[in-house]
Amino acid sequence: MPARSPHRSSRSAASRGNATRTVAVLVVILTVDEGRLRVLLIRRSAEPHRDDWSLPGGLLLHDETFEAAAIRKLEEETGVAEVFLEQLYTFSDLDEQGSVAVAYFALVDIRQALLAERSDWLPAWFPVADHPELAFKNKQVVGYALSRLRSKLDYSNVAYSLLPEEFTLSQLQGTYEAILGRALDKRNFRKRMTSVGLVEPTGRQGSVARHRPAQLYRFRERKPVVF
Amino acid sequence: MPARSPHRSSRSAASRGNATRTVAVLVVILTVDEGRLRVLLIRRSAEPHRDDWSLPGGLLLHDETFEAAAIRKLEEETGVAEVFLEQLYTFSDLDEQGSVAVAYFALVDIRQALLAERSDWLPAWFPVADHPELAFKNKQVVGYALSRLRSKLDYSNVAYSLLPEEFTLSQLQGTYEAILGRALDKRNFRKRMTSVGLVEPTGRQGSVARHRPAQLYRFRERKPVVF
DNA sequence: CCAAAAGTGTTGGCTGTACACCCATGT
DNA sequence: ACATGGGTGTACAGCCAACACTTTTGG
Repeated sequence: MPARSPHRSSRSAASRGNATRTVAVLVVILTVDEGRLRVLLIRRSAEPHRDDWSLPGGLLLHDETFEAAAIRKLEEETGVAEVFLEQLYTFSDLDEQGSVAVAYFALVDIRQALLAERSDWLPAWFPVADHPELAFKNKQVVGYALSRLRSKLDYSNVAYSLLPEEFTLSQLQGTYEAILGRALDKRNFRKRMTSVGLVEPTGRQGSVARHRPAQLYRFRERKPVVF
Repeated sequence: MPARSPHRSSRSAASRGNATRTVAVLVVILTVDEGRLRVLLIRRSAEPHRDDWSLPGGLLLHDETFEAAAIRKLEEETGVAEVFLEQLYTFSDLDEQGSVAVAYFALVDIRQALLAERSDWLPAWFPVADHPELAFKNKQVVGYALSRLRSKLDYSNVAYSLLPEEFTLSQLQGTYEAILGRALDKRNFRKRMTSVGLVEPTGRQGSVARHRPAQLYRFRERKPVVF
């Protein structure tokens, strides 16, 4: 424990600059469709970056919290609510004006999402692995959401938000495979899902594919749970 | 795939409220000293919550990023830089004015931290498990930092920032125990640390305690790495 | 000589992974 | 009949947790 000399004094209040900024929210909305993980993008109709694709987002309303704004944006674009939504990261350098953007990510069931029908700012789903160039630094944000999702998949039930209430284990496995980008062993997958208590069988059977009827399962919890 | 009717239209720009807010940074600075995990608190000299303890923080300077502001605050309070620092969470409801606060957390080596010497706003270390009431919702923020730290401890090398460059395995174990709040088995701990390649022996020995000299180790990387 | 910390291996249980075949249904 | 997806068990390997004693040094 060296006894060093006293150092820097506290900064004076006089040196403060502009402590107010414009604040916005960004939402990375992900779904799984046709075996691929997809992200919702909109085409910008305003400058800057007019006609570029970008993540949905916008300024906060008066007195609105970030979470409320994220929920509002999600609802505006997809019509769904009550899905998995989590804060991702906060950026203060996405543009050159030092505006503040809080990114969220959300997982939606493609069957329940109805994209907003607008002529401008039209939203569309793109494969995460193969999407167009994005405005600002939105590509980083998508990448961040993807890595967060992949790591959560292992030890949580986030996938509940990507599927209908009842589903077959094959559908669930397909969802996992689309997110992880690799094939999984069927027997090991089923063993783990049931032994960890993530899902439980309903009584019912359903014929999802056009072949043999299959046992339907549901998530034990339809809100975020970690294991 | 039900064909539902078109829904909500895009929100008009006219309904936007104040999209500018005051923005601040909060830093949860943690250390391990005398076998306990401790957090740095300052006593507020200004309203609101005058004389209450709170986390260090403050408004952003002109054009400053959140990360830069967090580093600046950390340096003001402890005199250290180049430590582990990570964004934690962003709040828009800590006070009633809807101001935005981005919380960071940092890990510092108590031997290198020299607290700022001020008569007002004096900083002090408190055990995380037993600290005074805090202003605003700072207690939540500390709790969040703690859980993040605990989960990172397992699969990363964050502890590098809590120890000097060279240390004994017993010191390292003590650090882990302080953070996790429970005793660890010495043999298992050593096995894991070395087998995972987190630390490596230096040639040297040191006599940290007042007894038998011990092998000194160092972290292979002194920046964040995950395993 | 006593107190305090350093150092060192083995075992059992659990978990994750690899791997192949038959069955029911619809076309 | 055949194509498609549903459903099932075992064996091996690696990882983690439990567990106790000897050595060295300083006081």
